[in-house]
Amino acid sequence: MNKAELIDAVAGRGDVSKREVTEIVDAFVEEIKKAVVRGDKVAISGFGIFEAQARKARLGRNPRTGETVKIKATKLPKFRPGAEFKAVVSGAKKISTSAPKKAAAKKAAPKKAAAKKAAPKKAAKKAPARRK
Amino acid sequence: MNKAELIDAVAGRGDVSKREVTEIVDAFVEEIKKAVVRGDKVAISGFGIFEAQARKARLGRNPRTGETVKIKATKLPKFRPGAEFKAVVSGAKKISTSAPKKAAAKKAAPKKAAAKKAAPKKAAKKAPARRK
DNA sequence: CATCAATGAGTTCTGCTTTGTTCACGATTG
DNA sequence: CAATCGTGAACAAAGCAGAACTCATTGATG
Repeated sequence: MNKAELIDAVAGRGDVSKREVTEIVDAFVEEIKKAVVRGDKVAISGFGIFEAQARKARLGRNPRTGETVKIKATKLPKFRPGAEFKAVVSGAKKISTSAPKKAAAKKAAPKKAAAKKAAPKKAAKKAPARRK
Repeated sequence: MNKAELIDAVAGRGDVSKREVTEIVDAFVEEIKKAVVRGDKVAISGFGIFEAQARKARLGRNPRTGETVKIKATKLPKFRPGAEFKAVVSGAKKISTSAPKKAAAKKAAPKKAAAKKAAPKKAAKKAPARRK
């Protein structure tokens, strides 16, 4: 899935134009990048945290010549996935879905969300014990 | 920077309501999560790639008792920052900006950013030490 | 603003993974 | 189509993950 497909999917969830989604997504990405460049963490709950991570200088080598080369200290972007994201990827939790209906179901969604909210918590607490 | 602040920043870039930005951002995040759960990679140029990463079972331990415990094989979300994102964070390249809108927002943003920047950093650094 | 939920931090420790170098070539994206 | 990105090679040091569980802090929502 690339950016264009992602934007298709996002636009398909609601009555929004692909152009507008593109602009907002681009702005979103830019703001994350700016914040991380500034040294800020960007925490998006249910998703994860973007932050800068320092890396020390060390020695590497040129794979072609075997020559030892110094790799300078630097800073890199890092993403730490949040618990929710981890849980759905690992299968410990099901991801909330129904993209097409979401717009229509929106009024009903809050109630469901509240119901699910209570349920997963219990499941989450019990699941670790069961895993043993 | 948290989600609300991010959404503020994104909405501040254009004439878009915070509500709409929230919806699109949430959809964006959900679509990424869904794709990763499906086993797809999500590549956003200029930003990076989200994908699932498998982890083998291994032995860990309970830090309290020292008891050896088996950690099951699992799958995790991973983000690989793209070259552009790496370059701006490392300082090898300056981040691109949109001057007109940014200039307008800049007067309001810097004060908040500066204040928060100073506070979170200090708190982050000092807090661990104090706890000890 | 108040409340509740989510997340972070802390503890030990070891095996495994990631990283980065250069550079040519193929793949992908806009 | 042009520009950018990903891949691969060898190799070693840096860095990470994660167990169980409690408490503190932060964030989201109504």
